[in-house]
Amino acid sequence: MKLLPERTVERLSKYRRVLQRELDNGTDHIYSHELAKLLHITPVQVRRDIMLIGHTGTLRKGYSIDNLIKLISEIIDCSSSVQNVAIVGIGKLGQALLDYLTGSNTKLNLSAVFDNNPDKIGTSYSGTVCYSIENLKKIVKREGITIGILTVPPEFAKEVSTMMKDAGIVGIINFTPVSLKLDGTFLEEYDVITTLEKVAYFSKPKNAKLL
Amino acid sequence: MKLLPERTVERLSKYRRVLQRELDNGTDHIYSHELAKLLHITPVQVRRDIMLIGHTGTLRKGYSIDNLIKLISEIIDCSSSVQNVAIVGIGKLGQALLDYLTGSNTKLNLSAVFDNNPDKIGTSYSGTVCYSIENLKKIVKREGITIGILTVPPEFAKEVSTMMKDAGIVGIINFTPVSLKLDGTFLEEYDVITTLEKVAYFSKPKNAKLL
DNA sequence: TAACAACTGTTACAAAAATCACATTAAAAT
DNA sequence: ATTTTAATGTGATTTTTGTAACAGTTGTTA
Repeated sequence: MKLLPERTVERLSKYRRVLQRELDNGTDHIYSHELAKLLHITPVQVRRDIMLIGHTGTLRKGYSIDNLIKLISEIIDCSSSVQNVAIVGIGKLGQALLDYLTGSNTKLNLSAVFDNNPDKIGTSYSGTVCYSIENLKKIVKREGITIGILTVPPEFAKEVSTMMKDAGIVGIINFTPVSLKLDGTFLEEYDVITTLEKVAYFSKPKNAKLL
Repeated sequence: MKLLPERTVERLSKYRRVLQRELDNGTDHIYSHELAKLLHITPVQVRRDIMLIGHTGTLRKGYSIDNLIKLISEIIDCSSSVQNVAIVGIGKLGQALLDYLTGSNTKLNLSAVFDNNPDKIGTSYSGTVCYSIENLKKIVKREGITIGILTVPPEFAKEVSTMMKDAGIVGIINFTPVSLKLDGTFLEEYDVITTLEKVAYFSKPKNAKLL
């Protein structure tokens, strides 16, 4: 299949989540406008996304929830090969994200946690043992980890991200405020302060972007 | 001034941060290509953003760092009125974000923290006292809080976000996986699992969006 | 002082994302 | 059976975002 737009992939993740809830409630079909309402978007956008992944609904009956979930899962999880995730830097943020991850029913598998604090190494976090960053390459290779969550202090961000790439990680979410660039790696930056300042700007009366 | 594009505002926040660092290092002017390099973007984009905020550099000398920081601050912080922030739900994620916030030199002022856990109410978190959610409206009005960070468990997301709006909060960052919609409020959603699944999708070999 | 190099500012263009408009069709109502 | 209604699927359009190209200007060098 052709590469999907980023925003579509994001929405697919959300579709799947709410669809699973509907399925658990015993619903078996859903209309585009119903799905749209659950996510506060437009029905057209839902239909277009579904069109893009090649699914087709039934006129006057809507989309089969079961089929849709299966298809989205094939696309995101790639069913064949599980993707293993590591959290690098298990401070407060790392631990908070860990909880989100283990609490959700995503198919991504948290395989390891890394830190350089001797007190943490060897400790178990929500059932996942913490390794020394020194062993990053070894463990990443052994566990077949491909995705990394980077939550180290900013001064280590660059160095550690390079280590992650060299170890074979191909997708990184960077939660440090340090801007990174790694060729051959899909990098997603998330900067809390920037987001907050953006919200501050757009919620000021004169910039009324208040939808 | 005309409303700025969202992406530009995001970049302004990042410009300011790295510019402050340069200033602290004793640099007083910077070229677009230097600033671009620090954030791994293109020089054109930097010049374009700076043009949009009405600043103008000096040919062959670049931009005055000091002036640029001042201008960006006027735009984002609106210097006149400080914007007060509250964190609603002080679990692990809330506490992690609190650290980011108090550790950064943003002009946004963290004024209060809320939770419904009796053990937490009255406790001080990084110098900010935790109030009961029952008193949200009262405290928000008293402290003049306009921005809220929502980090409650998903089952409370909708109810609490409505309370926040009713209390007078006009900008919310929603860290719960529950999609929200509040008229008259600028709402920014951040969904860790969705981001992670997006990274998983784009870092798969066949979807090689590896820049 | 003439030619060149380096950097800004901006217009024109391209790409990505969202929305509109409407053809199509299946079920329900008359 | 015919009309109406309610839904999907998609080409066309608009909006947002990013990039390219280059004119203009200032300092440097020959």
